[in-house]
Amino acid sequence: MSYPVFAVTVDLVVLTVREGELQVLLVRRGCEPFLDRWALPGGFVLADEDLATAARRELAEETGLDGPGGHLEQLASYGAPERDPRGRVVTVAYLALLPDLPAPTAGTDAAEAEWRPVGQTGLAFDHDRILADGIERARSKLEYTPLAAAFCPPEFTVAALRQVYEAVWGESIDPRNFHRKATTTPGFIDPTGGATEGGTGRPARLYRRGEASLLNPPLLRRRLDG
Amino acid sequence: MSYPVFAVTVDLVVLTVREGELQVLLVRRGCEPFLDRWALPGGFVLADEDLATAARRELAEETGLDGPGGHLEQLASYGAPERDPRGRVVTVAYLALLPDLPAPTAGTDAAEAEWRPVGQTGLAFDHDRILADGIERARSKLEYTPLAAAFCPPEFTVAALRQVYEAVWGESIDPRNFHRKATTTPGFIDPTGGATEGGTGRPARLYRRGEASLLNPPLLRRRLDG
DNA sequence: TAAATAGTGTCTTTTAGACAATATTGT
DNA sequence: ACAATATTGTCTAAAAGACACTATTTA
Repeated sequence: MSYPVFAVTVDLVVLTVREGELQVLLVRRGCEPFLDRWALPGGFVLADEDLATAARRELAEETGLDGPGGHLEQLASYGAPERDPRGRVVTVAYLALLPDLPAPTAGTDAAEAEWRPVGQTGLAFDHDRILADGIERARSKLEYTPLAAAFCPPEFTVAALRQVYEAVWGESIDPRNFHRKATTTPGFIDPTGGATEGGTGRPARLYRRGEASLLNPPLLRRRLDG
Repeated sequence: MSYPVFAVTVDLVVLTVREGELQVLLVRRGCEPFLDRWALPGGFVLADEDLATAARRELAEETGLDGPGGHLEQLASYGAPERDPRGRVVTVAYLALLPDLPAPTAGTDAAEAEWRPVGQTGLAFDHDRILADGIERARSKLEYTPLAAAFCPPEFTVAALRQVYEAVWGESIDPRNFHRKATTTPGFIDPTGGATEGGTGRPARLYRRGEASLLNPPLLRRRLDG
């Protein structure tokens, strides 16, 4: 049986919350096509490599980190015939949520790597679309899962968790109602016993991510319409 | 730049509600590998074809229908190195939700095609896993979207819609509370003005699918735990 | 008439959302 | 004491869930 030949890549939508806003990791391309244009980090899947393995490898190469505390999941695949001028390339996009890190390490393929606010467009290939899909996935997942904690360091305060929601959803949330919701939803966050110190105001208790995989009931964002 | 060579397929998780239960369309393989084993319908993506186009083409070939009333969305991609003995094959799985149809038309590649209850395992390749992922996606989507109507003919009763939920979730729902929820959630279903006739009991009003893409508030299934 | 299914109303409990009040720190 | 942030409590409105009751058909 004969069939068409493809190349397969993984591309990463790596999101974090920095300076109170949702930001994405972009690299400036160091080779053709789209030389010098901003793009999502990514690369070819190797000959003997699983898709998730390739995604983890690229994440480690581009960010210099693959430690715990973050989250990586498959997002979607994109395979329009003309999406890559080099030929038929299908890309499997992954979504990574990470705590705010010092600074991205430029990988071997990328001339530069930078965090940018997610509003940016004009990316290489069909990466504008992939980025938009990743942002929408992240926004939805915060409603139904405890994944907001993936944007936080291992121990965090309720206020820090709330600021993640505010940054990702782009809307403000009542701190008092959020506190009650976060602390009473089973499996969402667990107290460590510790507290912050040195800041202004009353010290805040520290929490770590709970074991639940689904928030029940969910934490719904306000919708403009159904 | 050199890179590994892949083949790309699409596989379909085609679900419907028949005889009060959730069923999936399976085909008996007519060629190697996994000759005579049950599998999800699917096939290779053609040289100049988009992924979604390939999925729609396979759906039409296998079911003999691509008319309106159903739903087709990308599910996930699977690319473990050993998943296909013929070599490196990445498959992009799609999920289709269809109303109960007369009977599947056997496609050219498949010796037989049959509806089967979704409990079935022992499928070819990694199709057990893909099927499980598709079922879970369908169950989740019924909570947050009006997609249950994709399992119904163009005009349907509230009771028929409720029976879809009961079949997909495998739990019974109070008909009176469901009626209120379905008819008062904006954009869920719209009355056609018609009604059933000929059955026993009071005739039921007919509805068609509403224009909303998201149910707000959602219709949550009962959870055993968070 | 009875049986069957469709649809409405009512009550209770849970949750969201607004927001007052209290608690605990640094200056 | 005052400013700042954390945390708890109170009230109201929306929604879910249990379930009595009414409506409209066929047999």
